[in-house]
Amino acid sequence: MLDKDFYKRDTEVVAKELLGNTLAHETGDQKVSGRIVEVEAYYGDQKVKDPASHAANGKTERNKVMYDTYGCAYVYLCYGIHELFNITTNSVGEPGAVLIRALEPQDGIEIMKNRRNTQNVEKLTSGPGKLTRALNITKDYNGLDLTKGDLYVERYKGDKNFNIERTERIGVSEGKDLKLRFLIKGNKFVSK
DNA sequence: ACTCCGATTGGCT
DNA sequence: GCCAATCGGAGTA
Repeated sequence: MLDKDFYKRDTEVVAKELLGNTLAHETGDQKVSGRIVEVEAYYGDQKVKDPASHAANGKTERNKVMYDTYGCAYVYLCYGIHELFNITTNSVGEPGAVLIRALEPQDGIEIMKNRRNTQNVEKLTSGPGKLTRALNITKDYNGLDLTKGDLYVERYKGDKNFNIERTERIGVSEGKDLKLRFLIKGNKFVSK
């Protein structure tokens, strides 16, 4: 399991180093997990200004976990339908989080197929809203410490040789794009 | 209190 | 490619 200090660093560094490691969720005797293959870094309104971040305009009830914690879950509802999962970064007072955008399924693939209601393994966790559903991560996990509970990141036990591709963050107004999306080049399980 | 709209997804034309 | 779904956060009054 990655330790607390891993997350207490610059958001972009944490984002890139999360790639290749495994996100796991254990419920009872079931373990469901996947290798992290796509992430996105979000800062805030402190040292690095990030207009696309939820923390772009100060601390609020929703984004406070980005300011107050590191190594914890930040889960919120998007489009009224999907729960998106982030891992908080940086020191206390310095907002930051890494959005987990896609996983390569590892353990509990049959469970994931049931939860996602599809047999297509390539589409099980190939998106931020899909993977929360597959791993059963809900808003109830918001603020929970990822180094203490049943939801955590562990070091990947396989091949660590891969190339990281950096792509433009979409959906952000012209010229304000921080371009902080990272993914494992050539991986079949990245989002669309 | 009221409006606008988003770190998305899946289904349909 | 287009678009509806569905809700609550944040800004405005």
